[in-house]
Amino acid sequence: MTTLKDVAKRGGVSAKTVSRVVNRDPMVSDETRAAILRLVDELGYIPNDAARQMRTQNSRTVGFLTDVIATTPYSVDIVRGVQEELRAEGRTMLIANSGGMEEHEAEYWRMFRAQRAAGALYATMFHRAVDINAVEFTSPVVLVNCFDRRHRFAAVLPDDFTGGYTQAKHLLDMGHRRIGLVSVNPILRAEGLRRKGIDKAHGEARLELDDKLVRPGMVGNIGAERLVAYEAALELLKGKKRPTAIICGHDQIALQVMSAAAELGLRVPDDLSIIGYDDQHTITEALRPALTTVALPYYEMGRTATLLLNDLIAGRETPHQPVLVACPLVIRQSCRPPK
Amino acid sequence: MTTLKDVAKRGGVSAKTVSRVVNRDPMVSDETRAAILRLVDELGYIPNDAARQMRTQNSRTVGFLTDVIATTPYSVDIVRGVQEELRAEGRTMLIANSGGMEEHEAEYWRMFRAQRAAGALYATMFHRAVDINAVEFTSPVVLVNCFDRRHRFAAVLPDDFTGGYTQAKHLLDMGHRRIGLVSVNPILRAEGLRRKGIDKAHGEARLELDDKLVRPGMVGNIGAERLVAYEAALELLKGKKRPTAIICGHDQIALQVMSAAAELGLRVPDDLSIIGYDDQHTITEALRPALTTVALPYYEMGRTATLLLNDLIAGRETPHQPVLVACPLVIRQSCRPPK
DNA sequence: TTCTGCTATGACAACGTTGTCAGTGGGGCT
DNA sequence: AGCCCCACTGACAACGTTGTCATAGCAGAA
Repeated sequence: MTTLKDVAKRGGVSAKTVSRVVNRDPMVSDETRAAILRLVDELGYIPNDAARQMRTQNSRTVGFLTDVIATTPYSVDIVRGVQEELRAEGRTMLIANSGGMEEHEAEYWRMFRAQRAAGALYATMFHRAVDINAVEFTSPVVLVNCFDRRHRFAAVLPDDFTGGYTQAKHLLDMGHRRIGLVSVNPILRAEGLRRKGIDKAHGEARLELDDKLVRPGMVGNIGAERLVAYEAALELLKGKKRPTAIICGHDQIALQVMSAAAELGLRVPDDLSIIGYDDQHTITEALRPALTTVALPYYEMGRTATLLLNDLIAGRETPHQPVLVACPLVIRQSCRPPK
Repeated sequence: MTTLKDVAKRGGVSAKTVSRVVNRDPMVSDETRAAILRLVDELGYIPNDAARQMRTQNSRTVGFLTDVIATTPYSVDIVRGVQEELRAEGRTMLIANSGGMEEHEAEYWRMFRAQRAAGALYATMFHRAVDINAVEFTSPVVLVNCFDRRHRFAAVLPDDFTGGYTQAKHLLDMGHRRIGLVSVNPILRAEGLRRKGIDKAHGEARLELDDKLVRPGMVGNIGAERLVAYEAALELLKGKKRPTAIICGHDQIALQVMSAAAELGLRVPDDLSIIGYDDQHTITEALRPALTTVALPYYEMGRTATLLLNDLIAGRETPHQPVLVACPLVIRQSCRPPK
């Protein structure tokens, strides 16, 4: 592999001069620069990051550790967002997936440390509390989609409260007065937050969400969740005073609710309006009628978290509170005013 | 950050001895080893990979470059598979996503080279031909889900031919005689391969696929695809001699076909059997009836590709032909014998 | 002319690790 | 006793890069 010295020798200059050219130091005459650049190109010289890192004692790589994020398809958009911002800063991303296993997690923190990563991101599949055990890791860490119980780390979170509010308001504004809720897993923080938002929207319309029309659409502990939205929706829709609209905890739940409606011969959106959450395109855009939903802005969250991490690495001032990212409404065909 | 020398000084030994302990060199007395290990733990010493890499001239990192893989949710399972095998070998993964843009791709190959990655994987969203332009990169490369027109690189591919055969055979074995096909994008290699498999299964049953029952479910160039399966399915199902079963190019297409069936008042699987491809859990497991499908073994492909890469890096013998990974049938509730 | 100040360049060391080779000391053999 | 062998340890250099400092050359000022 070509080194600085190889280029220097061929160019009849010192290694330092080549280094200057490569690092755009202006203290080089134009002729020398041109000659060296030509040689760099000709020999295909690419600086060795390891050597650079050793000498300068600072690394351009950032670690990205996730729990089981790979299994929740659209959250990979976080990765895209992260990447976008890292590229802008010329950083490289070291990625690792713990599969939720503590021992792997420790191993990866160690790896990041061995690589002397300048910082790290820790992202989870669902919005929840975590206990980060990164004793081995001393660079800045930003949490994505989760928060630290002890507030030791910066965090970027979706604004679930406003998201829930948005779902309910969209339906209430259309004139729905009897709305059902098939929620996300009650063990998730998102559940409580969204419910508060839904309640607020109802309050503003001088209504109240009927608790008989509320069911969890997913139950079970992290890693052992079960979808039960189909059965929940059947119950809600078979009741005598069935809702004219159903708010869903996520798009998969909406898919099940739609299946249940089909099973009962109800047409969407004519007989029943359905609104999802997440905006998982594989579902929302493929489904007919296409699903109206509130988007979980994974891409934005990835970007925001990375900007925050950049600030922390650079030692700039950062907010002390978790940063909330808005969840915008995406209107498609699954909602309309009640008959 | 603690270094070898720090540990050595505290332990009253030379740096080399600490190095030996850390690298499990047996040429160290048991007492020394124990003492040093205690110190390593106490000081939280973690060897600097950059320095190691410089000294030993070999890197434990592997690059992973993808096109737009992040947007096709389940293909992230490739990442999981890759990671699993890399972890077993103690390697680290450097990840990058080109978004399909050539200029970014070149940049990332350069980054991998700057990191002196021991090898790289290149994965695409769809099974297709690619032109890899990695002049800058000289370590081994393995392609995943794509193949090189000029056969310069090893590749791991899904066995689409057998997958198509499996889909058709499952329906034919149940007694279906009139089968429709809403296929993947015809520009993909998968399309032709699967069709051949479907035809073979029909041949074995002394039948022929009726071309009037064949429609693409997705059209448009890479990056600008459009789902048209809903409309295609409506056409097929409105025809006078409608099929009793439909083979779908992927699960999203199946979702649209199911929506079309619901629209026409047909019940699945009673009036119509539907079989998908990919096994995207968000769809296949959430849908009611749950979708029978043929799994695209992304996880397996990731693992296989990484094993292949390990072999290449180690200079071991590897197959000259692309390695095919089987696509297993996953039976759920969307297929049954015709009435 | 000599000195000052500036531009352009190079010599050298150091980052943290490990391969090479050269000890050092103790036990067993003749 | 004298020798060798072996287990263990350490000194030193080198990997490729860049920060520090020194120096050479030249233009302009005194």
